[in-house]
Amino acid sequence: MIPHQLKVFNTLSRTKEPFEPLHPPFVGMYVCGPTVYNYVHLGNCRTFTCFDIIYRYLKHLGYQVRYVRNITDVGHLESDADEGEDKIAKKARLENLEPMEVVQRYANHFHLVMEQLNNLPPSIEPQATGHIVEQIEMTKKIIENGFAYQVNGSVYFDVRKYNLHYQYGKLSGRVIEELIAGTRDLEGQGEKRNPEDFALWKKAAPGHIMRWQSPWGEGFPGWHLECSVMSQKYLGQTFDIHGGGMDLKFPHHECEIAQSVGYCGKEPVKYWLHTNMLTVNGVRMSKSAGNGILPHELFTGTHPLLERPYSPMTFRYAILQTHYRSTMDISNDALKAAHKGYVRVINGLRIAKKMQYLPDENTPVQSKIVEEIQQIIQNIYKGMDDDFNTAVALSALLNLLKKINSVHNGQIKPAEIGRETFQQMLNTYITFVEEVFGLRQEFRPDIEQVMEVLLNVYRQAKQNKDFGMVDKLRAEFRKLGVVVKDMKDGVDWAYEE
RNA sequence: GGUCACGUGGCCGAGUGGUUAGGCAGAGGUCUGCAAAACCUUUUACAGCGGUUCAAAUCCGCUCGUGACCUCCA
Repeated sequence: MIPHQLKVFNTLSRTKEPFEPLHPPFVGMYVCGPTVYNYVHLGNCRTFTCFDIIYRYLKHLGYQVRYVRNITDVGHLESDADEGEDKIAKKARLENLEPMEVVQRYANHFHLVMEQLNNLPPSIEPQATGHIVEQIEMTKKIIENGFAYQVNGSVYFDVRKYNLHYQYGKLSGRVIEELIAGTRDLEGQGEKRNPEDFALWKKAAPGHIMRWQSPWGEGFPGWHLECSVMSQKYLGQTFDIHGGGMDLKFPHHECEIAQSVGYCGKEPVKYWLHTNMLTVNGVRMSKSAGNGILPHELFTGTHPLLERPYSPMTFRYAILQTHYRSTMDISNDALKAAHKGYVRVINGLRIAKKMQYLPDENTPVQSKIVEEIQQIIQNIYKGMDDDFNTAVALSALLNLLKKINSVHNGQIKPAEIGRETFQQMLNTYITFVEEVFGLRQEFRPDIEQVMEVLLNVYRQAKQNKDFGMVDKLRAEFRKLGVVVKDMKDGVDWAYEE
């Protein structure tokens, strides 16, 4: 394993901490996945893409990562009030579908989008409804431990009692007294002893379509509980990384901690990582705000705010240009710039993959250039090691691309940097573009062979100084989105930006 | 109201005590039959006002502005 001083920003401490896994070389990472009652929007996609890059980098460093990302398919209520309806059940009722039909439809869509964005599938993708038994068991234990109580077939977590022994609110920087003061509304609490309590298990009303048998009667598990159960089941009572959007810090993650600690007395997570929000014209993209842009609207350019389509990789590139803890704003200018940058990187990838080292006894090694390249490579790692700062790493990668292009067009001879640096330069570039950043070519790969044939015609025309034909060929290529480039010692081509 | 962020050049977006972020756009150059691409060079910055310091865009204070969370949301 390469020695690296990876640092991660831990929401718990609000500082960057050295990343030291509990059981190296193994790393356990849990990320809160989507509640599949609707299409995921771009804001959701950003978070999952950020964690995909984190997952990829950890693997690149040699860690054996078990990446668990759940699918929530029950328990997520429309509101925290007792009468709040389950989101899945509501959608099922509205569209006249089986709840599992709703789940399947949106889970399929989610997986399709993840694939389009080139996000790797997680190691385990557990669903809440597949872990009802475990959720009942955890609830029983929490009651036994005295941190939950049963009322009319429902079970609630007793936040005030928990807070006598532990600190509820430490993740989101909240003090329970303020929470209590802030929730002093005159509406009936219903069954809860206190408004800040939350449901572990809810009794199913007569018409409720999602219901399971439990020691407290027929009902369904509360939101929050599935993440505690499933993270513990697959990663252990304490694991390394828990991630999610920062909107989940409170109450979701706060409740998760309380449940896990209330269950076994152990802190569930060593490092909490939270991604920042995606905004549209400065306003957070959210389902409730109604400003959500769906992935296919971006990819096809059909959203009213978009001037043209932007591909999945363009969006991924834009994500890479922003640090995960900063807000990211969507705009046409930003996306257009990202598209150009992306094409540049991919054209570089093609070049890097076919570039060959040329030994030359008469050319001395230029140590200054070698040092520059070594420094750039270090900067890529320095960026990623600094809390996964992809913006810094990507800028360094573009500097590396300049060197690659310089070698490609003959301004630097391969022998001037030596075989070792030459290979290291190409390997680093290819590895980071494909494996770590997860950027891939979005064009048809078989075009490569076709281009070779066509370029022979072009070369011939040039040789014959038939410039009329040359210009005509260029124009034809351009129609197909390809530009021909006359190099000093040959002919090459690239995708038009 | 409470808590917490942020305000960087035409646009996006890093950095955070002294040394070029990067991309897009603009300008000049090299290369080229002409181009394109690539490469090289280059213009426009750190909201405002004070303070600390040899030195601040970077730390501190105030002012103005924007946003997030406190309710379901990645």
